[in-house]
Amino acid sequence: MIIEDNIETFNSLLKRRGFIWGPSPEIYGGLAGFYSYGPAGMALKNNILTLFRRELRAFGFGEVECPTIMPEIVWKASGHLERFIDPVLKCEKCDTLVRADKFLQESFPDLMIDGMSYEKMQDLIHNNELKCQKCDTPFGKIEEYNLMLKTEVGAGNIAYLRPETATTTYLLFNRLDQDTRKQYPVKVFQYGKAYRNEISPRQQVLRMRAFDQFELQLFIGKDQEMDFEDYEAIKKVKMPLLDWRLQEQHVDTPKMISSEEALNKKILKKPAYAYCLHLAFYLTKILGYPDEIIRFRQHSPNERAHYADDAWDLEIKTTQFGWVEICGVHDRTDYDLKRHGEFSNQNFEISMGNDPKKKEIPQILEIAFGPDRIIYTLLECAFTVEEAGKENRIVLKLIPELAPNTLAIFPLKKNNAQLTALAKNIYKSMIEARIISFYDEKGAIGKLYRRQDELGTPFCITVDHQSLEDNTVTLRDRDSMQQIRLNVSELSKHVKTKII
RNA sequence: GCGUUCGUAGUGUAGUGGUAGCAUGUCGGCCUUCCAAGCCGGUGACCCGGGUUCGAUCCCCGGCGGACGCACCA
Repeated sequence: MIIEDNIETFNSLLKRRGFIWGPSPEIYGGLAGFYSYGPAGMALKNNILTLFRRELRAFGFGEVECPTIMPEIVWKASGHLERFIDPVLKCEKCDTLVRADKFLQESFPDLMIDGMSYEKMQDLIHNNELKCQKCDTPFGKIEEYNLMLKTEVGAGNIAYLRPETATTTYLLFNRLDQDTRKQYPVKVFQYGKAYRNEISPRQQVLRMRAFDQFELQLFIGKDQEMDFEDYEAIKKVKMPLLDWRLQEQHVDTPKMISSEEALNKKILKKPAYAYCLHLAFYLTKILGYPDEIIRFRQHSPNERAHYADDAWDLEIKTTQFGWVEICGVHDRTDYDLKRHGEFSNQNFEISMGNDPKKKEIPQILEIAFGPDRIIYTLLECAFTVEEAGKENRIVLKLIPELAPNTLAIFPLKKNNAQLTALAKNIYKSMIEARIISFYDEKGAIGKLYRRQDELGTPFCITVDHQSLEDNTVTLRDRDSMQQIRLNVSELSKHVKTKII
């Protein structure tokens, strides 16, 4: 069979093998920006989450979970209500939609549009008779496009679905401060859904309207940011950094430099922030991405979010969509707690060092992963079509820990009751050893192997006639297709050493 | 959101104003001592709504969805 090594083959694999389905609900034609994960996709996602949770526990992070719906005041305080509502101009004739502020900035490069009130923008448009670029119809009124999904709770209380998990984590600060016994930095993360009403979602799960976030937060003192204990151990580690000044010179390949060097050259400002970049890099690397397709890209000052003092995106190079952000590292300063302190009348000014009189609002450093984007990019870079004998085969070269199945067990032939019985017994014992295993006998042995290759199963066991005599089986490696003979008693130990 | 274009079994496709063919998958059976073998049998589709028509999967209108371009992407 000829299998083409192209993106269409990959996209159909996602559907055929149960990784990603959608837009959901498919039987009703779908709603743009919403996707479902099938069993394989969900298994992969859970394996990623398990790996992350295990690592973060080791790094001293606690996990929290907050409601996905929060009252209006939260989003007033966070700034999202103001900044997530875009002023737009809709042409009455051709329905073209443009961002009012961006459109004005282009029309009047010398004026400071950012921060201008809608009324002033409106006047500017009216007085200068600005027109739609497509059909030359004069623009009318500025309308609001809200990127947050609005809802009502109880009898008419306005609330919004969270556009990020981070803000909901910050609302727990005083609880966390007590809970962690004021040991700074307070390290915490939250995994969960966030919602954004994208104008036109595209690129599959990369820009969904309901998506996952996995966000780490450090609540940290100003002094500690500059003198950060854990920084020492990682300061020599090189990372692929592409700062915004390089980008201005149209450079798009990162430089491998260490945190120490980046701080010396003023590319980075704070050791604690450098540590966050390192942590993001570490968590990305353990998922098995090859080095060449990872880079950190710094936001230029006008690209940054409203809360950020510094921001770097960790990006993965994809075939289908170019560089894709899977993680953003943000220096949110004291912006969030300052605002929530003001709006809630809480006092978040606390002593974070040895001097009880010196009080400050904690700084926040954030590492925000998008698990959906991890899943997509990981699958794309694991996807391989390679020669196998006369034909070729599709292999998902996921690291063993992440594969939906760790082990598959087959009888060499299914019309031999002894072979199938032994294979089923081995399957049972593997399940009992809690190795994620899969039994299959439907098809010739070659087909059984290929099915598992498409799912990324790292190991396949085949029970043959020799097995009936000496209790050994063949263990086949996914990538090399090489087989070794092992005694059944050694199986679980052997497999477990490979998946750690 | 606008423009162009497309929408047929699970997947990939052919085709038609008289309800559809191929490949592959999948299921059952036979066969098979290691990499998508073979044989037999089964399964399964025209995105949704309206219109024109005796009759629409095909033509027209609207919607939904995908791709590409523009805009948007804190």
